[in-house]
Amino acid sequence: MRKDAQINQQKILDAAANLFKERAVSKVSMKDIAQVAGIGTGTLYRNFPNKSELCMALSLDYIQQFITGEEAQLQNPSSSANKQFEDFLTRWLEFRERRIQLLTEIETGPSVMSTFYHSPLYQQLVNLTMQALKPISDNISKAELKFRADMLISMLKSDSYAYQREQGLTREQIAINISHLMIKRCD
Amino acid sequence: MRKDAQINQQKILDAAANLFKERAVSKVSMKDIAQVAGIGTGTLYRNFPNKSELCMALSLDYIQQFITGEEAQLQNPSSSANKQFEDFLTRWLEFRERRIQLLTEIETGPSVMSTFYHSPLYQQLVNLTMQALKPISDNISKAELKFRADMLISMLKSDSYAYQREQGLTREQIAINISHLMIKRCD
DNA sequence: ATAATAAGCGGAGCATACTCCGTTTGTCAA
DNA sequence: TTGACAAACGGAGTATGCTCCGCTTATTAT
Repeated sequence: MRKDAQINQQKILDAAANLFKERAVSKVSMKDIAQVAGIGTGTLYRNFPNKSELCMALSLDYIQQFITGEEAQLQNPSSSANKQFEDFLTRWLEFRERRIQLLTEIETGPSVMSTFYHSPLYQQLVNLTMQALKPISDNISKAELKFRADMLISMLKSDSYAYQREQGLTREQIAINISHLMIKRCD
Repeated sequence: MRKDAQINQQKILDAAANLFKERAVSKVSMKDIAQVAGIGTGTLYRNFPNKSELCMALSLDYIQQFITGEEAQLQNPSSSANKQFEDFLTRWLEFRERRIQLLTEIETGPSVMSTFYHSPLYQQLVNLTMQALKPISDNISKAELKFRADMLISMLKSDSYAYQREQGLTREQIAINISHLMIKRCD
């Protein structure tokens, strides 16, 4: 990679980060970002094929950090499996609320499939979620565990979550309801 | 409503339906529709504030029909609760696959909240789903039942479902996995 | 029938995502 | 150092969703 290209990539990330601090992600256009970065739109798009990918790049560190932290937590369980899972959920929802604008862009952009589902990060997220689900899901195959991880992630995607919040549920209530649903339960 | 306005609305619906038969929904622009309908874009947008709403209008009958049919089925159960639920799921997925392009436009458009979640149709769909879930969900509050209906709908939304299919799961496998997850289960 | 009026029309125009391609520049072999 | 060239640049251009507003027309009261 040429040196100037590397510098431009950083300029883009900086410009985007600054603009996203100033106003809502949805209110920042790609042209705005190029302008503030002091580059042409062509250069912007060569570095990041669309807004979602740019947001993904900006979220990478945060998400990696979250995953690393949670993996540590799950390694040495400090409470019951159920409590452990509920806490995991709560922290995941907390994390998401903090970065909701970037995540919404990623999850609702026209390129969800490639940007979100096909990213290595999604795989990591699924792996983490599987680890969190395993202790509360006896006797299910790996394939089914993966399926449930996918479903859990899907349930908490921005649109669905926003709707639940709008309906009046708090983060905690949502975490509890999800727990009830996912935890192996006998009447 | 003025008579010419009513005629135009029909012209729009016809034009859209025809174009959507010719090529993919995503490959048809609002301008195309206006042109084929023989009206201005302003008129088009006065009738349908965005592409998602137009797709919703085109789906209304189909969905209504599905709901009505399922309500009948659920009224006189012909098999075990579990089987009943799995069959409901299968039919829902079948229905969705048949209309997937319209549904994708509705569920992934920028106006999901108003077009999808806040539509009376979503309420009906939730009610139906609650009816389907009730026999397999002992002892849960109405609020929690509604929550689970929301989650079920969310899990099967176009992005999430497309991903599962892409992963190699068949419609039947997905229905089974979902059933396992939703049906009250004891080890 | 006619005039007044509100309901509706249409398309120019705007914003934004994204592409294309002629020009420039960093890199590296000689 | 310099020449050659791939890599990268940048911005004009395109496509599309959507708005705005001056003009037209159906309706209705007289």
